Amino acid sequence: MRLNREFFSRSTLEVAKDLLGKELVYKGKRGRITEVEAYTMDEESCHAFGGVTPRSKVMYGPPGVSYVYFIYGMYHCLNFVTEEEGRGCAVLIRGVEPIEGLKGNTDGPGKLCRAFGIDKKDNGIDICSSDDFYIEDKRMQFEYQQTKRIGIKKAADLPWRFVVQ
DNA sequence: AACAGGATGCAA
DNA sequence: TGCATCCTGTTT
Repeated sequence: MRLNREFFSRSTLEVAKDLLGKELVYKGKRGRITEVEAYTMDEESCHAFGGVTPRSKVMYGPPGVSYVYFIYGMYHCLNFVTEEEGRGCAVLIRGVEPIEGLKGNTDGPGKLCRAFGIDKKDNGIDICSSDDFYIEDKRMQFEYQQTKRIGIKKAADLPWRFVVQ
């Protein structure tokens, strides 16, 4: 069963936590989500902080849509939009465990996008209605840890990172 | 093990 | 100008 819009329309923290253990499917490749971070428009490390821009506009759109951005000249990072339309929030996928069709390291937001072949063309895709880009609900049991987010300077103290042990 | 710096494009 | 990164080399 695939995750639907209702799943993504909840609070970003809840969605982030609940994405752990689910299966990310992209063009036949599969990985189990092991690490995520939450970002909301109320907090200054978020790309949507300070309003709508060409880059951040998909974050203000409907939940359950991909937000892919380019960073540091050579990497892409994958997010999924959360909460109700009009709120600029998303969950960053930071790590997956390979299940099928993935080559190379998938630990780290830049590396996992490289392994999946995800880039700017995948920005703004509705993963609740796509046939080759979606998340499958696997009700797995596991322990997870909640920690501070990685690699940011602003709002660095918020414990909005979730990692499977 | 910890740190420094380079590669590199683009949002703001 | 600085970044929601990663890799490689150099110093403890």
